Amino acid sequence: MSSKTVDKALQVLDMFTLKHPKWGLRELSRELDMSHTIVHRMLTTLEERGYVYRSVDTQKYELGIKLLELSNVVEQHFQISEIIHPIMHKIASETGESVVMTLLDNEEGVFSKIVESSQQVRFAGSVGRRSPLYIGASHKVILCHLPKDVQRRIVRQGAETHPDLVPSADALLQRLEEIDRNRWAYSAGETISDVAAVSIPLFDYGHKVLGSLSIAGPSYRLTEEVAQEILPNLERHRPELDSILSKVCFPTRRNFLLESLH
Amino acid sequence: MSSKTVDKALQVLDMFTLKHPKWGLRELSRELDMSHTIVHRMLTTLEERGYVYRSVDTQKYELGIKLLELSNVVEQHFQISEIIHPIMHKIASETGESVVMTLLDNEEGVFSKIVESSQQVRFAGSVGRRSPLYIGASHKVILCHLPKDVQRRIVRQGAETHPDLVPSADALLQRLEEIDRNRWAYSAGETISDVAAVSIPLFDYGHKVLGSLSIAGPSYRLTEEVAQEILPNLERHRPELDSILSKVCFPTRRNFLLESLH
DNA sequence: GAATATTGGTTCTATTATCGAACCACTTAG
DNA sequence: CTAAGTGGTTCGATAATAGAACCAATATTC
Repeated sequence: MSSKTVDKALQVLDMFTLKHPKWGLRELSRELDMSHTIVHRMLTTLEERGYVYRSVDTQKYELGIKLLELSNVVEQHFQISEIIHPIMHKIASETGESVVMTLLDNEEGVFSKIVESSQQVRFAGSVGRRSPLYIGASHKVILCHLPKDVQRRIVRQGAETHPDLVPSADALLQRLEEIDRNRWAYSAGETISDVAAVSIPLFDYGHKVLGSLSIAGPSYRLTEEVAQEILPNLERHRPELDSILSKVCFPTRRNFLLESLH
Repeated sequence: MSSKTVDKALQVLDMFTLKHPKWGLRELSRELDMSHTIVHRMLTTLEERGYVYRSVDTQKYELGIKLLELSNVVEQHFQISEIIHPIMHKIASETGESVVMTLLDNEEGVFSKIVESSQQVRFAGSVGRRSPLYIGASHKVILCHLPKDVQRRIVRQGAETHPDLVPSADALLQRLEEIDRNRWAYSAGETISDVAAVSIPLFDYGHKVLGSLSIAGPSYRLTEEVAQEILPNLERHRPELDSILSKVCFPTRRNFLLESLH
């Protein structure tokens, strides 16, 4: 059993996103459909521990410095700065494009690390960005390695909520099978317009998908032909990345996903 | 009034540090002096929302990916990657040493951003590291701009808890006055052995200290003479940094500190 | 290999912390 | 001046929490 009170506090915390990083008390309580009293209590508690603070000039609540601290513990554990970052950097300099690491979390993909290329025109997406698994190469390459039942459910959701991006559920399922066979994916202009990406999946001991590694750049430069040429730059580093991620994966939440089948 | 339940959950979260990033349930409950039932409830709640997960091989709890997401919101808001990072990068390439941004939080200094130099031997400290204000140039340069009462209290604490680092409270207070006059500080081997640093304070609209900016490198290379020479590289960028931080400072927690005086 | 002491996890009820309507004091808009 | 915002507070009915006692499973001990 989980704590309802704490869950509410986390709901509050979850409202602070890139798109909406500042909230007024009443505004937030309306959005969450909670009494402003309780939101106020949650915020003061979070504030006392540095997770949140109230800006004096805007009079609104924002995320606090404490989160930088905690995220660093995660990064360190992930060995991102020590091992993964250098690898991504190497690929970026070899190909001249940005490199993105995506991780599977719950039923979504999260951009967890981005190394930008040095070119003037480059992919400069934002870390922490989270989107459904049916959009973009980096996400589809993950989706196609999940159990068929989950695939179908997510694709169906996609067809319902984003008919513009997923015009046909069946076509997407076929595409996923194709990606599965190839072990890599290419897409252009799906997550962000004018941005294309090539992606390979990353595995846990060679079994389950943990995420993906992608090279991303402007569509006009990163055509499907170019993508195929630079694919080996990604593949080359897969063994290392797999073995690191195997040790520091986030299996539990993925298990939630898998368990949800029965 | 703040929520006791939520506060307990945050206490749990706060236990995951760089030094101790993995916890067993019982181990954690003992350390926190809480019933294991409640710690368990907190952890499951945190787990459901991705703040924490339980590793399958170690059977221990660790911080989850959600925190990367939230920290990115903070970083974005701070405009670290957009504005501050380039400035720090410039200083690093000008001086050939690492550059560190420290922020005042509660009564401690937190390394909030580090740009490493490209030299083989370089300062490569860890972001998120938190230490008392009486240790190191980056922290003392903050401390000396706090109200005299606070200074005295913190220095006294330092003399009690770390007599090795603060042999004489009076000597340190004098040193702080000196730093205050100079508007910069130099230290060697205090926070980390063999590492020296030059620091300047960063202000909120020219009034209150928000943090500091430092150049850090190996003591043998970054002597006090060298430090003085490269000081202008820091000073040059102060106006920009001050104006950015003024807009995105974390005043509330600092106010806690100031209010605690009366 | 039986005994012991861990581990993570669950159940149940007396107790306690939480919730939310109603309430400030203050600012802004009309 | 009124009306409708804002953030913040109070207090009693109520619902969620705490924690002892309980598993089942694994490690450790002898």
